[in-house]
Amino acid sequence: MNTNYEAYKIFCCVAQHGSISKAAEKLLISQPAVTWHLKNLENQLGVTLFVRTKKGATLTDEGKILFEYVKKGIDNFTKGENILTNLKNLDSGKIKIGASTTVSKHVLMPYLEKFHDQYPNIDIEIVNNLTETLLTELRNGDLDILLLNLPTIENKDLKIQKILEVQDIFVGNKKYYDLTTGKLKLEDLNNYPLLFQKSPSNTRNYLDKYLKDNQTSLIPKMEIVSYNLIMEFVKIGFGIGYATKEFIKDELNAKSLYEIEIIPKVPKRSIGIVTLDKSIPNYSVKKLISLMTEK
Amino acid sequence: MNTNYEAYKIFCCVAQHGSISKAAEKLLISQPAVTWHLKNLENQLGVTLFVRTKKGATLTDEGKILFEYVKKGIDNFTKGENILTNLKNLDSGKIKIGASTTVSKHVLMPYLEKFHDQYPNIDIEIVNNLTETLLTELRNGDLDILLLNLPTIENKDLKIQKILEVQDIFVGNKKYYDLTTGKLKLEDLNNYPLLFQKSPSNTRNYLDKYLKDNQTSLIPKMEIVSYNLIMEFVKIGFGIGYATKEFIKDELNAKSLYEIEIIPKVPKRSIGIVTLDKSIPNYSVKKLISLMTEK
DNA sequence: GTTCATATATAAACTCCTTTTATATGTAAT
DNA sequence: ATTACATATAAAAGGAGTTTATATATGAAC
Repeated sequence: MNTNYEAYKIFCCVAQHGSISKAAEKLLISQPAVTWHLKNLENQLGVTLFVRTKKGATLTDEGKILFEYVKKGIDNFTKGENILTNLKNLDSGKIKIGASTTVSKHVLMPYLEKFHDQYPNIDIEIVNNLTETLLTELRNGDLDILLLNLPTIENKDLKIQKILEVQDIFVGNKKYYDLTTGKLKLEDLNNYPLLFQKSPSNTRNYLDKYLKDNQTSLIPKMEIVSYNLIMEFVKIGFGIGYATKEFIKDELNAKSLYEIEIIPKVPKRSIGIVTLDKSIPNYSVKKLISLMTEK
Repeated sequence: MNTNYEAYKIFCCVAQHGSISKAAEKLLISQPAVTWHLKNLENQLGVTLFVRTKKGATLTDEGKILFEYVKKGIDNFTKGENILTNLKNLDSGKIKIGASTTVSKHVLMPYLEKFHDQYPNIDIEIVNNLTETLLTELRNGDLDILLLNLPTIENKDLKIQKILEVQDIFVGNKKYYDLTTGKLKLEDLNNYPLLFQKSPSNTRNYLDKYLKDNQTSLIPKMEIVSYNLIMEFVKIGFGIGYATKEFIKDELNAKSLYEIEIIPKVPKRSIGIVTLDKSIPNYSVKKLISLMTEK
């Protein structure tokens, strides 16, 4: 049975108003148009739906039964539409973000604070993991957006928007204060205990590439997975660590960490938003991205 | 938001097939028509519903959410349509019949037996009550159809179809055998104990009218509400009762009751189907009526 | 009873929504 | 490079749906 669903809109309106004329008024069409649709629907279904009297139109037994279901159906349509409206207005929605813990803390959080302030009803889920894992989850559609240290594997199915440049530096605590005055050469670092992040890690990769580009090899005394833990060890004087300057501003100001300038400087790197190129982000995601990329 | 519900049919089909072309095939329309509808729907909703790739079309986040509701909506439409089909095929349905106990037993039952045999899934409800009460319930829409002794108050909002003529007679048990040979005059009945139904009752009204038309007054010895009970009293010799010949065929054959012929005979009366004139009976009711009126 | 107001039905003409045809574009696979 | 496939676009064609005008029937009011 291939009924015209538009006709159900009219059927429902007539049923609720008990009148063809009133329904026509409500629907902003002429009374004969309503009559026409009803007759057409009745023919399609092979059932008389209304008893037409001069007082109006009332449902037959079969009409009453059909109405129950049509009403529910239309309510579903309407509910779906209302939810879409909410999503558009950012009155509801969900964003799943992938990022490293470091980036989450130092880059993502400030944006999310602002975003959540403006759109408190949007659910936000943050997944911390290795870059490779996050990319897989993004491609599976389990994540909407990643915030990563660039350059990442520039795959053509990804869309990348830089939002921030950061400077990697070497740091020590006050025990290494002497080193902060003059400029050390890279290979000189081998004279000190070094605390590096353990591979695999985006940051460690970047460090290794920088060393290789300068034909230098540094032997770390300790390799630790957690970037935060390294900073804690450095703070209590275990040695020299590798950090992102922008992420340890507080410690530098508080002089619990000191920058040890090295020649040549580590090239700046970027942090950016990674999304699937062809996907169409939902309204919440779009808004967050525009918030992070504006200006 | 005034969306075109026909477009939802197409939206749903594309979502389920993950392809505009395949949906076009299924829907027996051209691919550009589907493309057109989707774009139109997206404009109406102000939301992108599909990610179009060269591999097909997949739902966006918003599309997925809308689909949930649209699917449910369409399922309701379909369910309603299927139930209508069942009703048309008499695979389901309900009939509410009003009748006196006597008519129920002697007239309705044989028809219902046949009807139920053919359409075992139709629910049947029988309401026994006074004619006046039944008429009220019919007018309220609580009953679909009445089976009544005619003439009933011929109101213009009622449709009446005769299905049977019956003959009222006077009866006694074998004690009154003598009376069955010769023909009694009406007023002679006053010489015997009479058992009549108590007013108000359709049958008693008819009897009273008959008496009045013959300028006769009969004084009953007993007035009982239940027709059946009267027959029981008559059978054990309490006196002469007033009955419908067709309804006591068995007793007459078994000689537990004898007809006492009276001059003038009670005029024949009819039993008929009473429905609301302007109502449109449902499929089950239509079928039952046609079964009762055929031939 | 007659008139007025109201509700639905019908017919014909018209509008524009919907569909088709034809073509273009871009991607994946062979 | 070529073929196959999926969607997009434009213009033309067709018909579904709408309106206008009119008819019919009923209930209400006087």
